[in-house]
Amino acid sequence: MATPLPRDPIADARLNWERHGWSDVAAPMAAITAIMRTQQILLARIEGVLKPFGLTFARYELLALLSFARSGALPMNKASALLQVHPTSVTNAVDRLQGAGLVIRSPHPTDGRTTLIELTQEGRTLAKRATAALNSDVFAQSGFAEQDVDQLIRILGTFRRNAGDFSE
Amino acid sequence: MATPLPRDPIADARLNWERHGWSDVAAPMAAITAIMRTQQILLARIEGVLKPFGLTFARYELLALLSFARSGALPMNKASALLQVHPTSVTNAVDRLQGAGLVIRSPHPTDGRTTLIELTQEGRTLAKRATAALNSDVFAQSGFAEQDVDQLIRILGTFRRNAGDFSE
DNA sequence: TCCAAACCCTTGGATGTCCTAGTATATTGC
DNA sequence: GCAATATACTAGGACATCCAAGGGTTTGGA
Repeated sequence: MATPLPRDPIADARLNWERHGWSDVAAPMAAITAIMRTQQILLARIEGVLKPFGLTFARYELLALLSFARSGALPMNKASALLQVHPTSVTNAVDRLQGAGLVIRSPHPTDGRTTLIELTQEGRTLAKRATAALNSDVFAQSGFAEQDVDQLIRILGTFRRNAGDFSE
Repeated sequence: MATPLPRDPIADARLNWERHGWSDVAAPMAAITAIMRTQQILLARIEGVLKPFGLTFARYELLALLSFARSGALPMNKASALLQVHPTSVTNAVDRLQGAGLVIRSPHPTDGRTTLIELTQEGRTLAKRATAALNSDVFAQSGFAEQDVDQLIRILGTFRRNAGDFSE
């Protein structure tokens, strides 16, 4: 992985698709494969930046979400919905964040089924610092041209809406 | 996740970024987050299609790669490089594919360090069937407009080249 | 020639994701 | 009011990914 390949493996896959008579779906196949690979690259960068803070991307996302909540607290099911991950993934993340003293679980005042996740002061501070690091080391150097960023937001926004992520 | 959210959570995150004075990186943040979420949606679709074949995406990718190799066999390190995943991930995938009788390990004829992965007849057949299913159920209904597919291929291709995936 | 460095693969451990199932609490409908 | 249904969270298991470390094989320079 250290050394670049001589040829683009996804472009090669597309050629293979075309050679096998699947030309009609070769382009979407290439686009989807490229999304998978790009996600992998971005995730690695993000995790690299977060590692010194003792955070993973999953835990960071939860911290960031809480830091934007007016009260600094959210029900777990709400977090699961907003982060669009499985409830058990939230349970897992909260377990670890709580172990690190960054959040605490507290009972919901009126609904006995619900558990609230609340930022500790330490968690709030760490979220701020981690966000600053991501902003400067990842987002400010995304490697996408400005126009392309807009294109991505538009294209993927439409896709996500069609996939049922949101109705708006 | 079953019910669409009333608002786009990524657009909301972008607003939060702007409100906190990080307007300069709000757009790339949104684009990157959208890529992460889109990958998640696509992966779920793909795995759903592959499940009846007893395959995961990781295993399918390896099978497909082998099916396009002229000899039907590849060294493990070559597969690792082309799929751009860690060597241990290939070991893991090969273990399971071999257990299912879809590939076999064989020693490299001249290099004692290297192990070749080879498709069995059964593996070749399954790869064909799985590809046909992905073509019709995922790639042919990607949900991306044709123009957008081209945009994605272009934008992400540039990104991957800059990230060091290939030199071409 | 021969040993150190480089390379290849595997094992073991840490994380994250999802699914299924189980327990507890709310809500709904009769 | 109470049973049936729905909702919320957690426990356990299957997979995948990466990293670190270890053992075997090659290669290359002294």
